[in-house]
Amino acid sequence: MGRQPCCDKVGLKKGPWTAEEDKKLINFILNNGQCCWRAVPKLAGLLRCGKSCRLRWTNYLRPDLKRGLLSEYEEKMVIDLHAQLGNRWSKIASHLPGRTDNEIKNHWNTHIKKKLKKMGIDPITHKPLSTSTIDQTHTLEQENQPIEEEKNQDILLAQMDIESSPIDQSEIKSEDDDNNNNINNNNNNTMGTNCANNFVSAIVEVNNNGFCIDEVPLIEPHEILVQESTPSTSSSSFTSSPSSSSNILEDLKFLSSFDEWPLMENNNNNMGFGWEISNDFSSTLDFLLEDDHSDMMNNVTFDESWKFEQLL
DNA sequence: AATAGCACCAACCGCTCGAAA
DNA sequence: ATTTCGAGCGGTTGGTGCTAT
Repeated sequence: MGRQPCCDKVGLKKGPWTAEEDKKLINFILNNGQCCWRAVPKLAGLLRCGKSCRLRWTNYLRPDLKRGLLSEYEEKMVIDLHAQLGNRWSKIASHLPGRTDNEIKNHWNTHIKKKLKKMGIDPITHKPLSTSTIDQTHTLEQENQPIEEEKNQDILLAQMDIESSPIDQSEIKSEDDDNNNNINNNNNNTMGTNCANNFVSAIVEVNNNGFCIDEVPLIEPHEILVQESTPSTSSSSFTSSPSSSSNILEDLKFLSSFDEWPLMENNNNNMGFGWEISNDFSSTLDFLLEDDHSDMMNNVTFDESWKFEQLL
């Protein structure tokens, strides 16, 4: 029997989205909300499958998304959550408002994994790598940073006896009776993991001069403030709180005044993607702020936009 | 200047789950 | 009870830009 593909793939476009396609999708969703994704491409005039539209929206076009690299704090959150939840990126993402599972997954694979390995920590188990498995590069780097490593070890030992678990363990157990390998890994992680969790706490403490993530309550979406690292205009801070902003257009105008804000944490390396993100996001904002669409946006409050489909 | 290799991110793929018919 | 479908999830791939040689 088998199930039908999510769409008739013949003649459908794949690959990167164009600004024009983004506009169509945004226009459609702002006018109609999120409905049946399968129907979206046809109704929106897109030659994409519904799944592709959903991903584009959830991972890139949603108005509540943060852009740019993960902050140090967010990174620590990810490490800590990964120690407890494993590769359940959506679960991890749910603790980081404005971040998507895809984004976190990518960041984990490209940045955090390496960092942990560098520090002699197995990114899968969150336990110290045995010396035999630490690569030569790490060994060389160790020689260059002996003091830091000693500090890590000392704090690790100090943390080993401390109970730490910001995540309700029932969250881990409740969902996972399946046979997924990842989940098995997760459970292994969980089972083994007073040590692992404490080790993560140690990392956090080391990296943040005594600040421990486990002592910090998780941030609710309405509590999130965009980092005030922008020049001059930083006297006012944008907030995504539905209660504090009645008009999304005003917020978008505010955001659009920061031509470089998606690059906030990416200024130094001048990566091409930073520019692309900035460019695309700017075009999205431009679109939303165009005269043709400002009416639409003027009528969308955060409260209403939030109803699209519990965007957070 | 050319290009090979690397890093990064967006997008895709295939699978599972839950709800509805 | 079975089938179908929408949606979500995690793993993987492909494209682009950067860096080193």
